Amino acid sequence: MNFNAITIRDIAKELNLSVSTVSKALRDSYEISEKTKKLVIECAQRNNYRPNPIAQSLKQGNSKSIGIVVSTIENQFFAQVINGIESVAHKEGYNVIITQTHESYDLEVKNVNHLTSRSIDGLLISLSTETPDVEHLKTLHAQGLPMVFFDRVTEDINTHKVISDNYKGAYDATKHLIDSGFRRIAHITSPPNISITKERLAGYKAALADAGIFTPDYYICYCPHGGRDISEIENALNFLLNLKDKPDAIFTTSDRITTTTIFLLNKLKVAIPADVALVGYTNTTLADVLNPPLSSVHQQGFEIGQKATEMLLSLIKSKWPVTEFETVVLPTHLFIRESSTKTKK
Amino acid sequence: MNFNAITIRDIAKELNLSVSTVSKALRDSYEISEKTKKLVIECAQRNNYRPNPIAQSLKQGNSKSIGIVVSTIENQFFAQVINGIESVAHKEGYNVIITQTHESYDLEVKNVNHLTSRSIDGLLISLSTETPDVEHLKTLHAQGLPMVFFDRVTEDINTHKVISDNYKGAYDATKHLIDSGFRRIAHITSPPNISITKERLAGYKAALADAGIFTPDYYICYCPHGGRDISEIENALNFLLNLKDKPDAIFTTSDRITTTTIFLLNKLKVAIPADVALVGYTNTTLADVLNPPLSSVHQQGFEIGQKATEMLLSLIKSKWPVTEFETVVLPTHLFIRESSTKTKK
DNA sequence: ACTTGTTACTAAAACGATTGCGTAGAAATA
DNA sequence: TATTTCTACGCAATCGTTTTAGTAACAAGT
Repeated sequence: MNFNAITIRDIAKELNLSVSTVSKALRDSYEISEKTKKLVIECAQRNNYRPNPIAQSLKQGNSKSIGIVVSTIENQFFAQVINGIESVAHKEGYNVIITQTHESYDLEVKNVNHLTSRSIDGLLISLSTETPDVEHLKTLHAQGLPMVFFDRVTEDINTHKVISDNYKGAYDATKHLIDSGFRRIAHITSPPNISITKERLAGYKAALADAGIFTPDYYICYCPHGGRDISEIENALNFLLNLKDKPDAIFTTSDRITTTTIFLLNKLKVAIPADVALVGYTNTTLADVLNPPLSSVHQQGFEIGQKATEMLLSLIKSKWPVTEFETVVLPTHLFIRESSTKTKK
Repeated sequence: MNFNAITIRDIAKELNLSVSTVSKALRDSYEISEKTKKLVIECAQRNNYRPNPIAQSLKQGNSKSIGIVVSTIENQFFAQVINGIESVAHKEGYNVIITQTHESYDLEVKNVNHLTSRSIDGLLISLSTETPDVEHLKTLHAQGLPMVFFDRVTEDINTHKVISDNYKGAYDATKHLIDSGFRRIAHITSPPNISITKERLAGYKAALADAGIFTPDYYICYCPHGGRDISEIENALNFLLNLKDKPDAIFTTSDRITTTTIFLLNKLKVAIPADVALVGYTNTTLADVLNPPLSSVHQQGFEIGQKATEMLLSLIKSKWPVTEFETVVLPTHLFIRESSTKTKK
């Protein structure tokens, strides 16, 4: 099947012109007379000619496409980030290739290799929860592949980064729970190796410390796969709910963990917020309609995507090796709904 | 920035071999001695050589990538379809380029043009709600671009298609409402021009007819943009709830319409199902956790994506023009939850 | 000694578009 | 008329890889 067979050569043959004349005519070169240009353009349109982008890429040395690596697009946060990325990329004539790691390190490596072997001009990446190191990216970075990290970033590679103010988001959420009268506030979170976990954990701890509330370490539960498997959260909840100093509130990170927590609490007939209050990081548009309406820390997903893409494009377009890098931090917003409202028992 | 500069020519120079020898050695050709192969491979690895995929594409005449057009990946149904697509595509060495129409016809045309001008080997497309005709696809189809439709299909182009059993899904949902004792069953749906609307509408009507229930036409509300804007559903609900023969149940199609309906009914303090029962098409994983838990028609999104991709790849790989086309219909599943359970008032 | 075969390689032509350089012919200038 | 300057186009190289069509060098068969 050879789709789109018509080439610049076919036009040249049809009009008895040289290939270069046709090319130049189509690119509106001053070297070509108006008459010939008109002739060529008319012929091109009539034959529905489209320049072969692969040939153009080969000649020009770029592919006009950027690669994206996220954990999963089923997560609304990433879907929103991707929308932001596309909005900027398309405007600049770049298209995007989206890949998903499903939190797996292996898949992350495979996707990155696949993307680079498909020739991308730059990479936007949010690390997988299972990623232990970034050696697979360091080589590429050293070779000069422009990359920008967002959401889950690494300190081991010096480049542009875009993140939410995870510390403050967690601080605000925890403080809100404290202000609402909760004292035994547990935390279910992603693995401790990824950046968002550390930052949010720090915010959580700081809010508790600032309020002078002592919280035992076992109130902090890590989900090895970031909540990919329901059992991770089941285990955490079973543990927490069976403590003799059972928490009266839970602060969760990540969409998946948050929504699974509310699902499981409902299933276990644990009343929210009467038995346990809940505040979680999530970008789902359904927070209002959940049972109960979910208090949530919302991130500016779309804007994160936009900013990261702008930075990536600036790297791609830069004629000089860039050495000054920036980490942009976007604010989060706490939406208070019923799941964290203190009720009289 | 020239990333990944080392080419087959550099290796040839370094080893004092010809370019073709190096190429053949790397491709493990029988024409090259083991000694030379070893030499070349060692040199390639040492220099971290990667074949330039653009040059390969140009030579081989394919890009090993397929284009996807959906309305929005924020819709979990499409996210799941895409996961299915990727699972098959990546296994076969293809990567995917995802584009979104946000239900706009203009964007659909732009995306399709963009994809084809980026050289894709095939196209997977679910039509936008606003798409009035498929002229923009007919040309491409005529030129031989392999394409497979899924979800929202057209009769005007003869190719493979993969859809859910929309008729039966709607029939089952409506029948369930009837069986639960509801009689005045309204329908909020997408614009009448797209296939899923027609099919689901037919199922809805058939179930009512089979039960001998007369339903006025004004019980059927169309959302011009498939529920993209909240006002579309607000208008529909305002209209329905102010009727003197106000419906006692609503059947909604599409994720967006369904979740927005439950949001608005909650906001309007209309009790579900006491005042109005609700069954909707949705693939959200949160149906269980909504307030109230949402009865829903669930589609096999992942499987739709898989099947569509298998069919597309068979078209791409076919040496002969394919003339026999197939429409695969996958079953839907009705999950009964509280939103459609008859309660005593 | 002469054909025939095999091995292990190279030269060159693709793929399609772009571009620097060259040039025929016309027009302008000396 | 001779020379220079334009105009409008063509030639050929280029991007990096693959592939076809060779071809030396040597061995084996007749």
